[in-house]
Amino acid sequence: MTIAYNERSCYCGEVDSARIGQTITLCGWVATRRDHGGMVFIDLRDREGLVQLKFNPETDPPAHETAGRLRSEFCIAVRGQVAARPESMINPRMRTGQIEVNVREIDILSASETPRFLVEDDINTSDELRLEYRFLDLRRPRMQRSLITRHRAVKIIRDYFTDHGFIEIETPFLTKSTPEGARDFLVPSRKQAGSFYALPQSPQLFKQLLMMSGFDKYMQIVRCFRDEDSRKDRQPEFTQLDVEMSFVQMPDVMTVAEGYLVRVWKEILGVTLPTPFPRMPYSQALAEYGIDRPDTRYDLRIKDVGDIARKTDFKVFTGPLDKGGAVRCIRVPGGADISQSEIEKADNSLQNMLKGIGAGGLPYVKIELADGKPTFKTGVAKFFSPEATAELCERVGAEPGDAIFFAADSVDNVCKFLSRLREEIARRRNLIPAGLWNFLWVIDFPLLEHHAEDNRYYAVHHPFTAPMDEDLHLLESDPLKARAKAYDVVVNGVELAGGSIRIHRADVQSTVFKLLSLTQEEAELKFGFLLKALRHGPPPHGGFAMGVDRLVMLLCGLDSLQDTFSFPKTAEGYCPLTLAPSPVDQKQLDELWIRLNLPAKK
RNA sequence: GGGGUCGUAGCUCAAUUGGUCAGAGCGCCGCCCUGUCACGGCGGAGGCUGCGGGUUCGAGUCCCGUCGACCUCGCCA
Repeated sequence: MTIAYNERSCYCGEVDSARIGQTITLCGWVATRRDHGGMVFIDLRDREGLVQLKFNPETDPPAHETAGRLRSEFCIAVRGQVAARPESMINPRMRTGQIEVNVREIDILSASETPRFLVEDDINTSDELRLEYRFLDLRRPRMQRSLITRHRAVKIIRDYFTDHGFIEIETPFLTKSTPEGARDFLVPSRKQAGSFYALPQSPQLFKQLLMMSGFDKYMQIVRCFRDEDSRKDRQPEFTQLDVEMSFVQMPDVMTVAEGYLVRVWKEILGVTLPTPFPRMPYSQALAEYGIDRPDTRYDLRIKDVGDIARKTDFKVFTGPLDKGGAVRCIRVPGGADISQSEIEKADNSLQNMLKGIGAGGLPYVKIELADGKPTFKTGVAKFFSPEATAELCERVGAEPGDAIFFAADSVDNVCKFLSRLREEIARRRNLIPAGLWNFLWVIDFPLLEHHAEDNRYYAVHHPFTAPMDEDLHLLESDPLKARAKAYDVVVNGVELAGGSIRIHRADVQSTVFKLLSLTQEEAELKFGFLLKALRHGPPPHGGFAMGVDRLVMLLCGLDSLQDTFSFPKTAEGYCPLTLAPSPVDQKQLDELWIRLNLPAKK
């Protein structure tokens, strides 16, 4: 008996009551079997879902006999009739739970070894094993949904940008080291002995060149490579939506980006995002949230209380202030019920978490009502005079029953500690409302930042980001005050996209290079081709890049970026499935003029 | 590169202070079972405790090294 599996009627997850009485052909994998000796039930899975197959020994003995040999993940084809389940047998937890398929014929298309883990959602197994058996991992409904959603989001990108007059143009993977900060992946050249290509960290310079080529509106869905350590939200190769436009100012680019996000949230989640997205200056983000990608779904905003702390005799406060640091705090409404254990004693206490990122400790007070007035109790309460107490309560809006947590250190560290604390407290106290999509633009970034280690300026965004026109004069007088024409899309505390208007004037570009301690010669060597193009009638231009992997992570509510990739790598950049990277033949090395110089084994 | 946690059956984990500690659940195999959907019942197989050294009468347990995973800092937009 051979079933024409190429004449499949529909996907398993699509069988519904409308097909009752029809004879259908299905293909899929055995998810579970329930063998009663007589009746056998099989849940058959494909990419669209599950359907229950029924094998009856009285009506179809050969099919029933075959069903007895089925095991998990066997690939089978069946023909049978769709039937309504008896009232009491309906499974409301199953999309196809109203019906079942009475199987008349079955073919085992292929057998399976016993899978190393159950192919179902919410499995508890190691990432490494999942990656080693990725083909099984990807059979899980959640992973199928993730990759299918990814496809849809990318399709919407192409539709949207095509609708808006953009042209998709590919740029090279074998290219020259780009100016972004990350380490390059290198590819040795066989024909140019001793020379190397770099895989692109982004097509940044190529898309600018395409503007100079007159393409006006460019987009590309492109793989980018950065040889840095992985994280939960970072892979060595990842995908960006890359966009660049000519003859535009910031609002034009931002409108285009918003338009896409509105469309994808509408089409995939059915959510209408209000536009324009709110704008928040970088300085405000840092002051109130301590981070340039603020999560505005919950309050817990940071308040500067340096002036009040100055009046105390608390060295933990006054010490950093004397050194030009800051004392800031967040008020946790109702936070007086947080136990001392959770604040400073337990292994996973807030204090230990902060010490883990370099904090000295976690000063705090709890507020009670005493003599009709809010009074500080516990923690560092004793350092506050009644006047300072009143002033602080006024400043942060504290009421009895609240807690206040402080950070006192350099400004950078205070921001780091309190932003992390904000996040942690919000999570622990369930202050993050579900179903909220807080999109916002962070704008008014500084153009440059200064690094003390080597006493020089670095570009906050990249060296081709244009300064605000009204800040141009600051490049000479006070470079750190100059703001950039740069903008980031932040969603619920996740940086989703970022971009800028680029420099299109050769003289401004020279000034910026000078500030970045790049000599004319170095600049020519590193990106002479861009400078050359800038001398041939460059249009004003700007654009943005969006992380497609992060986009899918948000759309699917995943907490790991890995789950948006078909075949991701471990934190060490290793692929347990293919065993890449791996050593190569001596012959291959010889052709590339490469001699290994490995560290001696101890 | 630094710090931390972990590595025991196919999977997830347990095993006082170093001393019958080679265990459980699930999975797997066999038999039984006609309505299950976490099916049920009975029985069974399955382990170089990541790897290599060391301490000890004795090591899953302690020490050193190594490999790998995860978290975290650095790095990374």
